[in-house]
Order: sequence, then C-alpha cells, then structure tokens
Amino acid sequence: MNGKIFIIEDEPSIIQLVQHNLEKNGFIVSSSVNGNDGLKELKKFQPDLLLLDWMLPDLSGVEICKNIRKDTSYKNLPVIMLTAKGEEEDKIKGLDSGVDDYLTKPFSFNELMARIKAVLRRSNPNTVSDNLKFDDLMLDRIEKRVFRDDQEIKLGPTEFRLLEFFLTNPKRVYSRDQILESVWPNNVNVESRTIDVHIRRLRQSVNLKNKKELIRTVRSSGYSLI
Amino acid sequence: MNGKIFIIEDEPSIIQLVQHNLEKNGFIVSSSVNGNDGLKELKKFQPDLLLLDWMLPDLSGVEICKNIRKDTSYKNLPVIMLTAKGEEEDKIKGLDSGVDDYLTKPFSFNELMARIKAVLRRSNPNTVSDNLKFDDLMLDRIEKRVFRDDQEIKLGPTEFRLLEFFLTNPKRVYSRDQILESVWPNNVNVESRTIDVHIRRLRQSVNLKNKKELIRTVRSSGYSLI
DNA sequence: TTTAAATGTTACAATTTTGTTACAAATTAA
DNA sequence: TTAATTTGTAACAAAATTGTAACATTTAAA
Repeated sequence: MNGKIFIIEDEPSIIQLVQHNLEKNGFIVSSSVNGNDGLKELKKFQPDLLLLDWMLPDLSGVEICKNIRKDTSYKNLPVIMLTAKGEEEDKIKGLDSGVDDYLTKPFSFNELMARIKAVLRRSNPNTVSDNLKFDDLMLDRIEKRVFRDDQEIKLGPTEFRLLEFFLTNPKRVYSRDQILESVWPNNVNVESRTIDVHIRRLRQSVNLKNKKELIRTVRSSGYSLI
Repeated sequence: MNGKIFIIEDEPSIIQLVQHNLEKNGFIVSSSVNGNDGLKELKKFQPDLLLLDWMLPDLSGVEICKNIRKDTSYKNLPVIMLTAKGEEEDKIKGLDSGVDDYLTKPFSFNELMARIKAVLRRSNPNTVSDNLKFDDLMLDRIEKRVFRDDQEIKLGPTEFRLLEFFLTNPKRVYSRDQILESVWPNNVNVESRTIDVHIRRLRQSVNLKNKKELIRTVRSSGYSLI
C-alpha cells in the first residue's frame, strides 16, 4: 500500500496523528496548515489523495475544493473532507462541491484508513501503489522495470511507456490516436501504423513462452490488455 | 436527474419514504424486502444504483454485496449501504466489502439524496452508462465486449456497432434507412439489402442455443430488439 | 391457391485491417 | 570516435471483414 497523500488541516494534533499513522502504512505524506499555502504545495507534491479540513484560517474547505476542480490537472484528485460540524447542511454542501467522501471529527484512524482505501480503490485502482500490476505482470515505475511473475522483462523506452499506458487502464480498448497522444511526446508526427510495429515489439518481449497473450487486438478499434 | 435505483430493505416504512421521495425526484425505483428475492429482481431491473440494508431477514448486506461483485455485469454497480448500527467495525466491513458509501439510520432524505448524487457522479460522470444492457445482454463500450449472461460473444466491427445502436433504444423499431445513417460512416453508399445480411450475421453471433431470439423483424418497417 | 413483395441464407471476390520483416536514420552508450 | 540500441517507415504477407449477387423461403394480398 503506497501513494501520496496531502493534508490541509490547521489542528497540529490531528496532522501529527494522521501523518504519523499514514506513513507507518506506507504512504508518503505532506501537509499545510492553511488553504493558500496548501494550494501551492499541492501542485509541487502531486498527491494521489487530499485530506481537507472543513474549517481553515483563511479559505474554507469547500472553496479549496472548488478551486481544485477548476484545475485540469487536479479535477480528478480524490478529496476526503474532515469536518468538526455534525450538521446535515454542511455535509450536503461538502458532497455537492465535488468531495468524494467526508469524515466527522473525532474519528478513529481505522475509520479514516477504511475511507482512504475505499476512495483510492474507486478513483485509481492501480495507482494505489507505484507498481502497476495486472495479472502476472508487474511494472515498477520507480525502478523502471517490468516483471512477469518473477522473471524480469527488458523493454525499450517506447515499449515501457506503451505498457505503462495500457496498465493505467487495463482491459480498456484504446484507439491508435489515443495511444499516440498519450505515449508519444507532443507534436511528434508518426504514422498510425508505427504503433502496430511497437505493439508487435511489446508483444514479443512480454509474451514469454507458456504464458497467455497479454495484448488484445480489437479490429478497427485499437488495442487493450487482456 | 434520472436513473434507476433498486432498494433491498425489510422495513416497509423506510421503503415507502425513500421510494416515494426518489420517484418524486425523477428516479425509477423498485425494491425487495429480502436478499434472495432482491438478487433476482436486480437482474431484471438493471438499476444504476443499489440501496442495500445491512440487516436483512436472510442474507446480510455484505453477503449480497460480495455476490454482486462476482457477477460480470454488476461488478461496477454503485452500492450505498444502510445500517442501523453505529459501530465503527461495521462501517469498515461495509466499505471493504466493496460498498461505495454507507448511511446510518435514522437519516434524512436530503442526506440520502446528497449521497446518491455523489456516488452517481463518481460512478457515472456523464449519467451515461458505459455499459448498455438489455435482458441478459451486456455491451461494454470501454472494453468493446459483449456478453450474454456471462458468456462472451465475439462480434465483428459492424456487428458491434449495429448492436450498440439497437441497444441505445431497445424495442424501438428502426428502418433500414435509419440504421444506415446511424451505423454506417457518412457518405457511404451501401444497398439497403446489405443490412439484412448484417442482421443475419449479428443474429448468428448473438443467438446462443437455449436462448430466445433477440432481434425482431418487423415486416416492411425494419428491425428491433425484443 | 396463386402471385408478388419482403426477408433469409449462402457463397465469394474485393477490400480493409493487421502482422511481420527488413532496413536506414537517429539516438545513445561505450 | 565507434558500436550498439532504438526508432519510424515501407513493403509484403496473412487474416478478417465487407458488400453484393443469386437463390430460397416466408408472408401478405389478391
């Protein structure tokens, strides 16, 4: 279990409790004690999930949340709102402002953990860790290595990016255009057939003997993992 | 705001309250008072969201939930669990069993409504499902796959588009001209009889043995699902 | 019943799509 | 620098899909 979690919360006791326990559970954690700093830090830190206090010295949690949703790169960032208020009105506002879940203080760490897991599982089943896994395949983004079962597979740079791309949404069928946009650097022009050749190369590397085919061709649509 | 919501709950007063209010809000609602009936009804009703009681006469909510997650066509069905217990233990169990959210009784309808909205927004951002379902047929637009019950059906590109088209309005009868316009690329000229041949091919693929005919011929008008 | 129209079925050639290989250019490592 | 690796594309092979014609069967009307 790993991933990056950012906390915006002004009560030091809560930060301490949560940060310490999250780190013990393998998360990388960073935090801010107010909204404006938080928004800046957020972009540097690039978290996979945000714990957001409802009441902050400067901005309210809802304002921060709306702010985040406007930003293209963060509009899908999962947010769990922490609130001291139990009033129903507030809960509703929180949910409608695009929050994924909320938690009323005081809460136990176990409860928080369960929510985090649930939200991460929903938003991003694979990036719960930096290792992308699918079937017997494992791709380590940090070390840039790929294994099938325990056998390492050597991939060229493009093959690696291609596989990484497929692994963020295994089973989903991507058109050649989508693949081009996501896997090749911007404003590079390559023919769509080029992808077929790279798919072939990836297949050759990844399809060890005695293993089933991993890449599906969907005629007239594209490719996907399977 | 529309969509189909199914309720499995044994307290009539809650069913009545919730069902009535949800219908007032534009949802189509159906319900069962126990788990086993619920699981059967569910498949007929094909809801976009399930409200599930924690304590039921026969199966527990968690058991039902696990049951649902096993079924290919329902593994992504959003579930909100209703529980009378306030114990944290239960909450965690609920979340880990694949529930998307939970709500502790007694709750106000407004609060339920907010949760439903939040869950639907997450699971189904465009309020357009990516899975088209009709009877025992399921078409997954993302993975480009078609199942009848749990058996996969392999279709060619045109067969797939044809079925996809019919599924957007099952039961509706489409003329050959309408089918041509919607399923074939623009400014392509094919004979109207060509459709008959593709219908035949689709029939052959889709009509597994022991299954009833799915495509109806309406003489002098066109075709429809049935 | 007979007839005409509509639809079902089959076969097949043409076309489209994808797989595979080879190779030169470009990039990177030694 | 040289050597090795990576990359994009062209060219051809293989496979799947497609449209149509031709004939069969069903349906509805006369």
